[in-house]
Amino acid sequence: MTKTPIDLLQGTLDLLVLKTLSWGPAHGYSIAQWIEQLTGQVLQVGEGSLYPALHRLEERGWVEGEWRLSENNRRAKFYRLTSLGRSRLRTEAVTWERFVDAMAKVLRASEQPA
Amino acid sequence: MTKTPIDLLQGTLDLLVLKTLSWGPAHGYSIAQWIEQLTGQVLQVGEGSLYPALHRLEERGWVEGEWRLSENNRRAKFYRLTSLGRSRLRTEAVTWERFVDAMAKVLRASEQPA
DNA sequence: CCCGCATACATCGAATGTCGATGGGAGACA
DNA sequence: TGTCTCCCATCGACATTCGATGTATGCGGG
Repeated sequence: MTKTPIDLLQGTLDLLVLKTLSWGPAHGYSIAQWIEQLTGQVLQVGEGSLYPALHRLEERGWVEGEWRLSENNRRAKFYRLTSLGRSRLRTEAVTWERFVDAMAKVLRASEQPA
Repeated sequence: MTKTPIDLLQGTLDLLVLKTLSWGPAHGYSIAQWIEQLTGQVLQVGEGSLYPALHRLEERGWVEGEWRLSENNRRAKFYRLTSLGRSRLRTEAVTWERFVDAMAKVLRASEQPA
């Protein structure tokens, strides 16, 4: 039995995809699989979310796509991180950390502030 | 000098508000202030986000509003957590933790999975 | 040889929730 | 009286995710 999945929070998919691509080029289908596998199916990446995300990352110059053949001999679009994308990944990761910290400050507080 | 604020991720405001109200009843304006103060202005709660959130929480039975006078002698709607809201807060907090954990698994991974 | 399955990309409409702008009203204080 | 802060509220724009749906092709079993 797998744990119940959680809906993605808006804005986190880009970070997930950029991070995944930092390990090397990959096509959409495998990106989704890696994320689901790594999180024990807690995060699931629907195709209706993933492909728009990939296109938007490409449009912004953070990734570049190239048609190749997949490991299974199927036509697939491999994406790789650009240097712009690498820097974007860094800032998005930092922002995420800051956000998590800020949330924690509220969630761990036991009393209302003065 | 204050740190640059971060936009809220969609869905996190409800949790923030529920948690804030778990310290006791409060009106909208003060809820926003507490959150901003606790996070050192990292999270800022715009009124265009807060009031819709409050209304939606009330509609779902998680909070109840009552008109009273504020500490400054002004007309204000004080919200308090219902028992339904308290249980909702618990599940939302757990979900948030699970989400953060899942994100961390991807962000801390150094290599692609097998 | 054909059928079904997994792979792989893509698009669409619906739903949701945040943001910035805007507007009002009423107490406090000079 | 005028202005400040408090306090509520609504609006349209915007971005993103989701589920459904559609297409195509390689692979392996019967």
